[in-house]
Amino acid sequence: MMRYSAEHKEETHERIVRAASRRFRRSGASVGIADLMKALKLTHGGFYRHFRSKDQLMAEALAKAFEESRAMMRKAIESAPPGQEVRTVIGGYLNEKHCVDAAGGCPIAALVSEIARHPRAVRKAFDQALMRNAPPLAPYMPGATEAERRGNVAALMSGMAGSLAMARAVADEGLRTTILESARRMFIAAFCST
Amino acid sequence: MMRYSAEHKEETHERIVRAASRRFRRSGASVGIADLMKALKLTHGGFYRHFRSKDQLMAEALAKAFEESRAMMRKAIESAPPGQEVRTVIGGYLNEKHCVDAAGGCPIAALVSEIARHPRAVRKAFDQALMRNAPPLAPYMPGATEAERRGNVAALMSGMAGSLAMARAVADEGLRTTILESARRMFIAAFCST
DNA sequence: TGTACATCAGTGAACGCGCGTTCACTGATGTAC
DNA sequence: TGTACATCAGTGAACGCGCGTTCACTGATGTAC
Repeated sequence: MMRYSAEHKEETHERIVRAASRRFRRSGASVGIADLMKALKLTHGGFYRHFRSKDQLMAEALAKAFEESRAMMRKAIESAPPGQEVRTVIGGYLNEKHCVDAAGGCPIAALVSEIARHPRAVRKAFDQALMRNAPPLAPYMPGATEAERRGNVAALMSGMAGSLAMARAVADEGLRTTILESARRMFIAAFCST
Repeated sequence: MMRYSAEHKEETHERIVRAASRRFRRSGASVGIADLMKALKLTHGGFYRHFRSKDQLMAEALAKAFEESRAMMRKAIESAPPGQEVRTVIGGYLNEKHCVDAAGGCPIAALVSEIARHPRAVRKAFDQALMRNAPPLAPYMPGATEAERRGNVAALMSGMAGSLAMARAVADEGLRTTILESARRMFIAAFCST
């Protein structure tokens, strides 16, 4: 049997969460624990040394995915030419690449419609995502008050997620493109003062 | 055993589709066939006299749900004061009542993010929904060309669905309201020339 | 008009499968003495 | 320094359950004659 260093457990925990985070976004809650563990060269029995239940893993995996997602948004904002912050965020979200890569993309787009049927502990990750994504983006949004600007962030994020998810849902390639382009145009018109 | 009239089979088929249409929207694809049939006072074995598979039922149930949904949109348009058509559709969609009633509401909001993982035959219902919802609403949308107006319908529908699904996903009541209100305000600003 | 028969919607047991979770076990580790 | 022991990440078999689907059967029907 292999040797376990002091940080070994922590590392394994992290590896499980990271893999789960991608798999949940790709396949939804139907991801199997045995499959997941096998992909990490582990057996399913050991899973419960790390998590109380599948739901706990899902909560942690979502939190991790939202962190990543937020980091990407921050990077987009920082890399944007001054005055083009919101436009850059929209362009970075509503595009073919993000559309194809559900596993590495926004957890909202990947899971919105099914998350409502999960326990509160899992759903709270979505509340937190909205609360934490608001501060970095709000300063660049239109709106007279901070509350209004944060509301606009919520409308933008949930709306874009819906359009991206819809683009992934349709069977026709042309329709997919139309949705992405139309949504991109609409959100830019709505939130980017020329 | 009960008597079967000539139209009896057709009626049963219809009842199954109707019940499934509500259940899929409430609970997603995890709806069980035995449960569904039991709710209709039938046994699960008989299911396969009506459908080749669960996926076929899902396709039919989605088509039915989209029909209903489209009828509601048509009614909203007809009942609207002239010039207020789009505003009325938005208000009829993004509200607390629709948020609570997933089973009787828009199939896109109920299923967007998970439908991408279903077979093509099921996903086609989403393509059709967009194609068929465009004509009645497009005349009232902004846009220089018909293609542009239809693109705007796609952006509106997918965006609103995302916001409604997000409102259902979050655990906090106040956040739910914020999302609905902000999204409503945004879509009205984007598509309703005062 | 009456009788034998094919049809077929619906029944309920059974099958095969995958899943989340549990549990007795293994064996390398750090620690107590 | 050396030895006995508790710990605990990981193993792999097992459990219980629910699910989609199949199948032999039932019995009221319409039809053939």
